[in-house]
Formats: sequence, structure tokens, C-alpha cells
Amino acid sequence: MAQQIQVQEQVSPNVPELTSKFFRGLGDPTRVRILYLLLEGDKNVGELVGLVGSPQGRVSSHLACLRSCGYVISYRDGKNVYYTLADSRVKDLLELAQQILTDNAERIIACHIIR
Amino acid sequence: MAQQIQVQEQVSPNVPELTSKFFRGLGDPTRVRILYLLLEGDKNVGELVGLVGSPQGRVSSHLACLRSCGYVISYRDGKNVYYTLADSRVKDLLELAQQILTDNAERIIACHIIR
DNA sequence: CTAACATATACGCAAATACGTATTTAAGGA
DNA sequence: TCCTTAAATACGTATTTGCGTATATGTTAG
Repeated sequence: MAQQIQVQEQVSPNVPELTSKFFRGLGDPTRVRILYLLLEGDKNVGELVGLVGSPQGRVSSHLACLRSCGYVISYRDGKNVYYTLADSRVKDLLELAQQILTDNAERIIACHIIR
Repeated sequence: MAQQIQVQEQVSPNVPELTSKFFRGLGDPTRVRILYLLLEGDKNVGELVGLVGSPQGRVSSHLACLRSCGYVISYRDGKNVYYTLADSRVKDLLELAQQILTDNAERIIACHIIR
């Protein structure tokens, strides 16, 4: 039973834990950059590699992370794998963040707890 | 001039960098928990310490982080310092995240890149 | 089937960040 | 003023996470 409880907790983390994990998906500049690029339209991995400048393996890892968190979806077309925003709400989320950002940019830049 | 360019970059980071830093502010479960508690109304540090269970110093640090990122505002009343949500858009942001979360919970839980 | 191209994964290392404990700063009451 | 309470900050440690390189997987063309 103790075992079952442990499994239960592992399978369904509480809301704040899940929410913070979700936001950590947006906590890397390269991943955010990729999302912004995908706002302009679907792109395959090779195209994204050229645009963000990071090595291919790194970009693939970031894409896997974004997919795991539900921000993007992928589909294969021949040899290429294309990525697209999973949901129009992702765009909404980014835009809302931008709005808050513009009013707090100074403060956020100055924040030394997060670098 | 090289020096000036460096300063320039330090003072105004590009958008993806600033955006990701902003989201990292929501990347910790305790900070998210605090925000949820503040949705119910203003609370002082002592109250929050009792509610989240972390030691006082830790809670203060998280609060400083949330304030730096523009999520909360503080005001002093006598010996106590109260915290409140800085903006109604913070609530919107959390609610929007919750909506996306409910459709992707399984995936996010399974994500091994972010733990 | 094999070669070439596209993407995904593995792994060790370095940097970022969260933790607990201890200390400092600030305000109010005796 | 001195003491008590409340909150903020400092510091060393442990964990998380991002990076680059190398390798594996998968798909198409010849």
C-alpha cells in the first residue's frame, strides 16, 4: 500500500508542481526563440537549426522538451520532421506574457535571483 | 566601444532571453503555490510560511523572486509585510496555463527532460 | 542492400538554482 | 533604550538543467 501511494504521487503530482514544470518548459531562451519562429509557420528541424544557431542535437532536445510539455506537435514529411504550435492558446500565453513583460522589463532584468 | 556593446546587451537582453527569464519565475512549485494562495487574498510572510511549510528564509527568497519578476507587490503594515498579486493579468496567465495543462497533464508528467 | 541525409538520443561537464541554517535588518512595545 | 517579533539576506551544499560531442535511429534514393 505504501508502494501504491508512492506510485500515485508519482503519476499525478499536485497542481503547483505540474504548473511549475509546465512553465519551466518556457524557461529557456532557445525554446522561447523556437516558439516565436513557429508563430510564423511550421518549420522542420534543419530550418530551425539554421535559424537558432545551436547544433542539431541541441535543437532536437529542445523540441522534444517543447513537445513533452504540449507546446508543439510534430509530423513527418519524407525525410523531414516538421514542428508546429500545438494550440492557439500557446500563442495567447506568449502574448499575455509579453504584455506583462513590457511593464516589468526593468525589474526582471535587475532580478539577481534568476540570471 | 566593445565595452559599451557589452553593457548594452547586459542592460537590454533580447526578447526570448527576457521572456524565458520571466517564465523561470514561475518555474518553481513553491512560488506557484504562493501565487495560488495570493489569489485568495493578500497574505503576510508569516502566514505564507505557515501555509507552504518551507522555512521563513526560503519563503522570503521566493517572494523576492516573485517581486523581481513583477508577479507580486508588497506593502508593510506595522511589523508585517503583506504580499499581493501585482496585476490581474497574473491571474489570467495562471488560468490560461491551467487550461493548457489539463489537456497535456499526461505528457508533461511523462516529460523526462524537465523533472 | 547500401549510401546519404535528417533527426533523435546518450553522456560527461559546467553553470544555474533551490535548499537549510545562520545572521542581519527593521519595527513596535515595555 | 532594550527586548521581542517579523522579514530579508548571506552562504555552503546538493540537485537540476543546458551545453557540445558523439553516436544511434530512421527514411529515401540509387
